[in-house]
Amino acid sequence: MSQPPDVIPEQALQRVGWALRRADLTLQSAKEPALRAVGLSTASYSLLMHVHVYPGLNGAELGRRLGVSTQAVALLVTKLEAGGLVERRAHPRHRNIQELYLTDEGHRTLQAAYRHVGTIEDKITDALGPEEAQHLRDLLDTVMAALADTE
Amino acid sequence: MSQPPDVIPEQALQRVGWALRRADLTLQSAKEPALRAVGLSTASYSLLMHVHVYPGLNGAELGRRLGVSTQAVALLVTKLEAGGLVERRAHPRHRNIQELYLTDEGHRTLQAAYRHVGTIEDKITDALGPEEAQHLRDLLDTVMAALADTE
DNA sequence: TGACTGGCATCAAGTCCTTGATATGGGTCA
DNA sequence: TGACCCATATCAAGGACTTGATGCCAGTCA
Repeated sequence: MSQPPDVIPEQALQRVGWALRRADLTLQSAKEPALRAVGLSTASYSLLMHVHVYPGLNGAELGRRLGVSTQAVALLVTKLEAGGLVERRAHPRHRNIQELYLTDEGHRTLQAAYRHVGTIEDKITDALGPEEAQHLRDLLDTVMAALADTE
Repeated sequence: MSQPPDVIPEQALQRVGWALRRADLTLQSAKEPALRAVGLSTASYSLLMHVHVYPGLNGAELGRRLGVSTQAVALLVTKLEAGGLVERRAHPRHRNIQELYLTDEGHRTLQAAYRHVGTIEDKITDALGPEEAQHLRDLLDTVMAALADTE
């Protein structure tokens, strides 16, 4: 039996997808110690930021935006609620749904975290310059649009 | 006590780092069902691809490249070895170090996976065009270089 | 009105990965 | 040669997340 020809190109690991993966991994690693300093995990930080920007978000929608399951969100929210950073409120009409809000303490913690993590974002935009930073966002949007067609 | 001014800009979630995160999440989600079809997790696929491109890699170095701990690699390798996809060989001089290689079966599985996942990569490069795809890689390299200065 | 459908939340069990600690072997330097 | 240091690999325990199953509630349709 002869071996089939190798369909994997030499530069497989240099393709866009892997560059994207490496860049995101590097970014997450860079953020991690800054967040640890204020007592947050990267997951908690993402959750707080999303609730800050979209107050009243429910757990299921939050899970979709963060790329994790509803259950994972619920576990995290329970911890953050115990720590006094977020608050669950009943949806005015759908009693079964909970809306999430930041407490004052949660707001302060998020701001402290942003002061640290924001400097990392600044490093990126400084290195790119405003035009290229915008260009990068556009390119990433194009990538996401291309992947959305997959469904 | 007066509330401190909000230092978090409105567009916090539109910054480059979050765009990067969302794009990578979307990509991983898109790859996942394709890999499941050939019985691989995204972690396994990444590992196989790296061992294919860099034959003889050891576990610790692999962990650094994948962004996971050495132990996680060891657990995964044990499973892949039991499945007959990878092979541990003793380093010729350092008896304590193991070099990793793909078996023929591992090579076949990786090729099957690449046939599925490669089409997703193609979607991206088709949507961008060759120049913009290269540009995106360059921009991501710039981002990683900027983050490397952090240390 | 009552049955059906769909989305949200929670409980339970299992998987994957992490941190911490330990053993082993090679390289360096006195 | 021997002591020290560093890197790899493994064992153990804990944490975070996943899938699967269940309950609950609002909206829809006959």
